[in-house]
Amino acid sequence: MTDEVSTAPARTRNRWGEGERLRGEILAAASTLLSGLGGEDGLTIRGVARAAGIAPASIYQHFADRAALVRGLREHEFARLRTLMCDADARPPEHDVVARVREQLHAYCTFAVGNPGHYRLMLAHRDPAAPRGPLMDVIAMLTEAFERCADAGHALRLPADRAAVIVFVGAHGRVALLHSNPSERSAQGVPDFVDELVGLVFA
Amino acid sequence: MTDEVSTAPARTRNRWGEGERLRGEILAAASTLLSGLGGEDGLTIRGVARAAGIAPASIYQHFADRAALVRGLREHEFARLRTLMCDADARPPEHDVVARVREQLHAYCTFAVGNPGHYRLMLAHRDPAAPRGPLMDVIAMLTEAFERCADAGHALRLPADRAAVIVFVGAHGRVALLHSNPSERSAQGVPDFVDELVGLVFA
DNA sequence: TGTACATCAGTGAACGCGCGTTCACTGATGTAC
DNA sequence: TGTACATCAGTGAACGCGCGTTCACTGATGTAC
Repeated sequence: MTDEVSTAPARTRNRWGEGERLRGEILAAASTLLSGLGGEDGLTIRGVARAAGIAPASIYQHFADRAALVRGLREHEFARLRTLMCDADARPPEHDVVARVREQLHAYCTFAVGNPGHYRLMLAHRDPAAPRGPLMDVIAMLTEAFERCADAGHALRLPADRAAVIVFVGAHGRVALLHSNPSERSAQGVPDFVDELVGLVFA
Repeated sequence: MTDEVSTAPARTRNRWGEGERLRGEILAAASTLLSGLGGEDGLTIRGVARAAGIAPASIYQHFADRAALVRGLREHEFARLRTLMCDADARPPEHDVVARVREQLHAYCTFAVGNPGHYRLMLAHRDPAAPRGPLMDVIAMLTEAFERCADAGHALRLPADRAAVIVFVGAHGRVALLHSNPSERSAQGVPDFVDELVGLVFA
C-alpha cells in the first residue's frame, strides 16, 4: 500500500504569466479521475486537487466553485467528442456516404464505451441555460450525414432527421446499457448493434 | 418556510409483532424521496429517516446498511414494473399481438418517464452477483411478445430476440435522453418514438 | 390474579469522516525609479 | 546598478455541514409462573 500523498513529488509551480496552465492540469486530472469513476459523483474538489497534486484552495483560482469545474470539464469533453466524429467522417472515401455515417457512429460509440465516466457526465447533466446543449450538434452531424446518403440515392424509410434521432437514441441506449452492466465485457456488441440499427433505417 | 421537523407529528410505533411494517414504510418513504431526486445520490439513510419520520438508527433494524436499503428499494421497484407490464399485455384483445407488444412498451416507458429517479436507480446499479439481473426479465417478456407476433404472421425483419433488444434499447435510450434533458417537456414524444421503432422491426 | 421477566419497536447522542469553501499567508518573479 | 514595491501562483489551516454507523438506552407489550 503506497502513500498517495508522498507520490506527489513537490510540484514545481508555473512561471509568471503561465498561471492559466494550471487550469489545463486541473481539467486533465479531473478527466483522469473521471475515467476511474462511474460519474459526476465522487468527482470532488478535494479529489481533483489530490490527483493534480495541488491544494484544494488552488482550484478556486480557475473555477468559481465545484459546479463551474464540472461545467468546464463537460465542455472540454464535448469538444473532444466532436473532433473524433469529424475525423471519423473524413476517414472513408468521400463518396462512400454510408460508410461515413457508420464511421461517425462508431466513433461516437468508441468514445462512449471507452469513457463511461465522461459519457455519463456529458449526458446526465442538466443545464437550464443550454436546453439541449452540445448534444444537438451531434444529432445535427448525423442528420447531415443521412441527408447525404439520401441525396446519393440510398433511400431512407424515414426523414433524415428522424433517422438521425432514432439511430442516435439507439446507440445511446445501447451504450448506456453496457455501462449499467459492466459484466457485459463484450463491447464488441455495440458496433454490431449500431450497424443493425443503421440497416433498419435504410429501405 | 415550514419547519420540516415539526411537520412529522409524533409517529405512533407499530404494535408487537408488526415491526416488519416499518420496513414497508421505509421503502415507501425512500420511494417518495426518490421521486423528487435525480438518482441514487441524495438518497441517504438520514434523508429516508427524515421522510419516514423515524430516527436514522431505526433503519438498521431492517437494512444492514445503506447498500442493503438501496438494493431493497431496487427490487421493490422492479416488481412494480413487471406488474405494470403484465397488466398492459393483458389489456388489448388476446389475439391482437401487435397491440400487446406496443402496450407493454408503453407501460415500460410510462413508468420510466413518470419515475426518473426510480428508473435511474434500476438501470444504473451494478450488482456483480446478479450480472444482468431483472432487466433480462423485461427483455424476455418482449422477446415472447415478438415471437407471438411472428407466429401470428406479422413478419419480422430480424429474429424475435434481436427485435426485442433493439426496441428495448431504443426505448431506454429515448427515455434516458428525456431524463437528461428536463426542458424537453414533451414526454409525448416517447410513445411516438417507440411506435416508430416497432414499425421498423416489422417487414 | 398478580408480578417478575423477556422481548419487542424504536431512539438520542455521539463517533469519525470527507466534503466545499474561505481567508490570511508565503515566496518567487516581475516592474518602476 | 540597486532597491522598493506590485503582482503573481499557490498554500495551510480552519469553518461548518451532512453523512453512515454504533451503542447503550427507553418504554410498551407480551409471556411464565
